[in-house]
Amino acid sequence: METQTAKGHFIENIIKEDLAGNKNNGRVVTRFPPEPNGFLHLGHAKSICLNFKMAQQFNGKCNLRFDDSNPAKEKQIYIDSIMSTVKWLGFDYNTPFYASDYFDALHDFAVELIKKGKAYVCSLSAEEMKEYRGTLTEPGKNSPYRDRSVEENLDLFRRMKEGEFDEGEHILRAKIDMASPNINMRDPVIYRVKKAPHPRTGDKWCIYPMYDFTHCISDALEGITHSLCSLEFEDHRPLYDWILDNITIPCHPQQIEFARMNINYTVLSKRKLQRLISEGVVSGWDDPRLPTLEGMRRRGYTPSAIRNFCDVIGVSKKESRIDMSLLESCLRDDLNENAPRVMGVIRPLKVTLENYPQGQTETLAAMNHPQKPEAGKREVSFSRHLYVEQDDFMEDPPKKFFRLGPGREVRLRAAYLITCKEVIKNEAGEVVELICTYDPETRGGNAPDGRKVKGTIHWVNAQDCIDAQIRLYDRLFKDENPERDSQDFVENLNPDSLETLEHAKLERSLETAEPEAVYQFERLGYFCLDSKDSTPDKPVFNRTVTLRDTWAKVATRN
RNA sequence: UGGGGCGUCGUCAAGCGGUAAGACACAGGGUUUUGAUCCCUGCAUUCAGAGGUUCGAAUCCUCUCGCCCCAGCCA
Repeated sequence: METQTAKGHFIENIIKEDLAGNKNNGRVVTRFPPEPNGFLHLGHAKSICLNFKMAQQFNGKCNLRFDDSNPAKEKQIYIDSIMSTVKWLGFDYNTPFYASDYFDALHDFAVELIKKGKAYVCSLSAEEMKEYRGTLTEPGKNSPYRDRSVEENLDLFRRMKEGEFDEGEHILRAKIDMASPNINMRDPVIYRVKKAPHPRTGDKWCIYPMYDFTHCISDALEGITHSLCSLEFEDHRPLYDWILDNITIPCHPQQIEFARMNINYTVLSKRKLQRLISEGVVSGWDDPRLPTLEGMRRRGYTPSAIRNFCDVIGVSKKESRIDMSLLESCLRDDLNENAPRVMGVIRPLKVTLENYPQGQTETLAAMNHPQKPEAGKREVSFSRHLYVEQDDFMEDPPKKFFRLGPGREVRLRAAYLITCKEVIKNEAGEVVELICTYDPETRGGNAPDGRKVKGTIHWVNAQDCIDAQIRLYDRLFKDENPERDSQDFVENLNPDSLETLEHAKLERSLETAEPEAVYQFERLGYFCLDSKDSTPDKPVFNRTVTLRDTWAKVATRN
């Protein structure tokens, strides 16, 4: 369940203060402004949750707005994916907004700046621009075109719009201060010629506004009150404010910056994720090992777990590297509460109950959730031939191992106590079958004589089960910081991030499993049907996350 | 000695002059027909460092150190 953060983070506090001072007539309007040039990942989820939750908490609203001012990079498929992902995460927006819907207004504001002598058409080449810009420690120089007349600027800008010039020939710049210590204020470009069709406006435009010009005006046009963005835009805030202060617009949103998140053992940047995909390290944008929201969805992550995680990590201005274990903990919290329990054996070992009547089958009742009797019971079938987990048998077990071993008795979950009588091996010396006896007096799992068994293991009826492929996922990188020592992060990949097991044996009830429905395979972890590769003939289950395993910890310690 | 930002437990993170919340992780213990869940217990004499102000400082002042971001006609 979603935990409430008792205390507010700094953005929440700013909003509260604004509300207390009646700053925006009590309105709170935020926005999530992705550029549709890729798929959403966990980093975006933090922003989505922050923006939508601030709106929810203060009875305001949050717009989904596509920041689509660069047609060279943007595509409709990304727009569609982003919309569906935001909905899946659990947030409602009525109709999406698009910066491209403001292209006319943006153009008019640019003309206003020109008329006020606050913008000019510059005809320096890209290289010359770079030279004139100066460096971090040296001021820039004024462009020789800086003092063109308003008339000439208007004419040139009009001709840019009409397609008279090629890309790069002329650009429109704000006239601010070439000597500013803040490079963003050194006469930034606000419009450029780009002869590319736009996914939404088609061929209507051949000039497109730059981010700094587009974003603040889009915010103002939508009546955004709090424009939340990440830290790297801190240096852009003076420009954000300058533009709104120099055009005629009645609204001036407040930009507030927060730190983006990092998580260990993975990467969270479009560029790096893109590389993993293009180099074939993973199968695509929705590979279950990726921290993309589509990948996590396919893996079995629930929207609620992700929302809770975003809540728990907080919001601050400190750069962070969050433990993957925190994410997994949020996931397990949700899954433990909500996933029905079933039994599946992923590395089967045959068991024959020598004293169980040949040909007999019986049906046992198993709890769907031990902590929730109201979740009911299901039927599982039992016979003389079973499968148990290879890991649950040791020929020469240490004292603390309380599973199966020669002569040992264990409980089969929701069934009977069995005792291992004989171990059958193949020529290679591998254990291939266990001959056991069962105690007919222990149906359900308790011995009438009160004797205790330490171990309970899961099992499946060999004569009534389904065959499935299991995909075990592990962290994508070996090192908690994939880029440690500035080495190429791809060299740090975990070669065992995916282990595929064929012919796992699952209880029959899983036949009706639906993609995205997560089950707890008792004692193993949480699994869900793969939404892409599964077929009725050959079900494929993804391991969402393991159960916490203190035994594994003890075992590796010794 | 360009500008901007950040430094509180292994990791996040509260704290806003009155004497270090919480979560994850970790370590013990209890319950348990999942070695799961659940429940207890422990885990920063100290807040990047050094000075100073104050009866009192993580919180105020000064200096120092460290880390991140910025020189796209990307967002």
